[in-house]
Amino acid sequence: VAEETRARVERAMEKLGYLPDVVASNLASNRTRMIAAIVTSYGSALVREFLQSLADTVHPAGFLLLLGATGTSDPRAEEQLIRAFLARRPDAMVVSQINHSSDTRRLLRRSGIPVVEVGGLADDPIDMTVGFSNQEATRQLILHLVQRGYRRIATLSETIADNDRAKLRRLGYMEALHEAGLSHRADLVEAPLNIADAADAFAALMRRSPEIDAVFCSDDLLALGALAECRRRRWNVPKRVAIAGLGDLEFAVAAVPALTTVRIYRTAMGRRTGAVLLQALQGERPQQPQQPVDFEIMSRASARPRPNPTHQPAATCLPG
Amino acid sequence: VAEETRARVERAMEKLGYLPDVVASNLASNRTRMIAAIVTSYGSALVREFLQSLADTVHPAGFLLLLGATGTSDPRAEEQLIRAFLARRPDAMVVSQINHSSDTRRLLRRSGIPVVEVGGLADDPIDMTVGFSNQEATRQLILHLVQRGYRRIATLSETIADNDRAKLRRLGYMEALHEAGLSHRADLVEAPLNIADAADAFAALMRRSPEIDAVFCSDDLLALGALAECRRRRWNVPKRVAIAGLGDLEFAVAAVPALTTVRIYRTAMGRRTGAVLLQALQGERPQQPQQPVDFEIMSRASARPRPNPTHQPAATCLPG
DNA sequence: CTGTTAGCGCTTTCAC
DNA sequence: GTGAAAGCGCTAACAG
Repeated sequence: VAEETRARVERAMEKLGYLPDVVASNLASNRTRMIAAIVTSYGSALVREFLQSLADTVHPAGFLLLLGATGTSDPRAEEQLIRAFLARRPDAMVVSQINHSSDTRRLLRRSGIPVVEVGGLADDPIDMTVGFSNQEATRQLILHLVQRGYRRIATLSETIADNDRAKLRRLGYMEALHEAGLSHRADLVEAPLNIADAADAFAALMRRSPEIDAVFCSDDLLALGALAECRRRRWNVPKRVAIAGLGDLEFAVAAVPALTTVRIYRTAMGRRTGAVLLQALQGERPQQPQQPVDFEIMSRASARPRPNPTHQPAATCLPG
Repeated sequence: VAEETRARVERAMEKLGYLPDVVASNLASNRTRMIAAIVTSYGSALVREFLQSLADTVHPAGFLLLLGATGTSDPRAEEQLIRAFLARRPDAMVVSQINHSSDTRRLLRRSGIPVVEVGGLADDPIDMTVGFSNQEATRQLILHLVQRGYRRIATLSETIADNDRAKLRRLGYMEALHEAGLSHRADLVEAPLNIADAADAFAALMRRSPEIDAVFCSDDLLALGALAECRRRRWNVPKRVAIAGLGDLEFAVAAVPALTTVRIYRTAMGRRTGAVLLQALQGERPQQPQQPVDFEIMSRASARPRPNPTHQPAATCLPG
C-alpha cells in the first residue's frame, strides 16, 4: 500500500477511536490469545510472584490472562469453573491445584489445549506440570530440623481434607522422621490458613503435648500464627520450641525471630510455565512433561541449632 | 420441548463433551460477560481481598474476570494495556489507578461501558469510583499520632513520581500538621515498595534527623521495613520512635510491636464495585458516581501514647 | 501481491 | 409457540 494512504487510514482509525474487534477475530481465527489461569484463591502466595511473571512472559507474545479463583479446594467447584472457562475457548490453561476430579481431568484432556498444573510436581500430569515436590521439600526441611538437634517435631498443617498439597507435605514429614530413626508423632493439628486460627491451633497443640521441641508449619502464614502465640506467652523461640514454615513469604524474614522456611522460586515457576506454554502453542511438545523448579531451605533464627540435643531433654515451661 | 427429548439431548451433550462456544455467542450477542480489571501489580494488597470479593459478587451473575497488571505506574503502560483489553470488548472495566493519561480517560469514556476507578476516591471520575480518600485517611492517622503526643513526625513514602496515591497521602500529612499547628517537616524519604529498601530509607532518614519521634509510612510494607531496622538497631518502638503504616495488611497485627495503621475494608470495596457494576450493566446509573468505603484507625503498640509529650523533649539516642 | 468471498457458531428477528 | 434465515466483524483461502 502507498505510504500516504496507510498514514491516512491510521489517522482515521485514531480519530474514530477504532479498536479491532478481537471477539470477531477470535471466532474467525479459532484462537483467543487468552490463557486461563485457575488458582484456589486470589490471595494465595502463588498470585503475587507467579502470575506476575507468567503474565510478563506471555504478554509480549500477545496473550492475556483470564483469571479465576475457586475460593475453596472443593474439586466440584473447580470443575464448574473450568467448564465456564473452557467455554470461552482459551488457547491454554493453567491450574494451580493438583487434585482434580476425574471429570475435570477428562474435560481438560478433551479440550486439546496445552494445560499446565502448577505448584506441585504431579505424578501423572494431565498434560504438563511445573513446580516442586511438596513431599521432598518438606522432607528436607524436617531433616534440617533434625540436624539442628530437634527430636520431638510436630506438625501444624493447613486443613488436609481435599488438599493433596497438605497431604504430600504430611508424607514428607513422615518420611523424614522415618529416615532419621525418630518415632512418628501423632501430634498433628490442623488450622485454616490464617494467623488467628493458626495461633489457636498451635496453643492447643502445645497444651496437649508440652514436650514438643519443634513445630513444622505447612505454610508460612501458619508459622506466623505460631510465632504470635509464642510471643503472647513470652516463650523463647527456638529455646522453648523451634518454628519452621514453608513458602518463604516476604514477611518470613521480617518475622521475630526470622522464620526458618523453604523458599520457593515462584518467579521462576511463572517464567517456566509461560515458556512451556508458548512452546506448546507453537506446536512443539516439551521434552519433559514434568518441569521441576528449585526450592531452598532458608535457615534462620526460629530454628537455630539446639545445644546438646541428645543429652539434654526438652526444656519444660509452664504455659501462660 | 418434550421432557424426554430434552433429556436425550442433554445426555448427548454430556457424552460428546459439548461446551457452548462463548466466543461465537459473544460476537452474536455483542456481550462478553467479562469484566476487565487492571491493577498495578498482581501482588498489590488490592488483589488479595478486593479481587476475591469482586469475583464472588459478579460470578453468580455469569461474569468472569479478565485480569491485567501494568507492572509499573507508568500511565503509558496502562494506556497500552487498556487498549488491548478494550479490544476484547469487556462488558465493564475496573481500573485501580487514579492517575490516568488524558488519552486513557478518553479511551474509557468512548468505550461506553461502565468503568469504576477503585482504591482512591477520584475527584472527577471517568464514570464511577469506589474507594476511600487517601488524603483524609492519612490526615486522621497523623492527627491520631499528634493526639498520642508525637510532635516530630516524618514520612517514609513509596516512590512519589507518577503516583497520585502517594501524593494524596503526602497532602493529608501536610494538612494534619497544619491543623495541629505543627511546623511542616521537610523530612520526607522515598523508597520502592519492599521491606529491604524501606529499611535502608528509614535508616537514612533517622541518620539525617535523629530528633524525629514518629514516622508515618505511606504503606504497611514500608512500616515493616522500618520496624525491621529498629529491631536491628535494638531501638525501642515507640519509645525511641513511633511507627505507623497505612493499609492494614494481615501481617500488621503480627508485627513486633503490632503496627498502628489504617484498616481499609477491601472486601467491602470489592462487593461495592461488583454491585455498582452489575447495576450499571442493567442500565441503572447509580445515584452517586463516588462510592466511599470505610476506613478505620487501628491503634496498636507501635504508636502507644507518649508520656508527657509537651514538657519532655524527644529522647535522643546515638544511632547504631 | 491485492481483492473478493465464504464462513466461524452463535443470537436475534421475523415469518409461520 | 417453533423454525428459518440473516448477520455479528473478523480471518483465511483462493482467484485474479
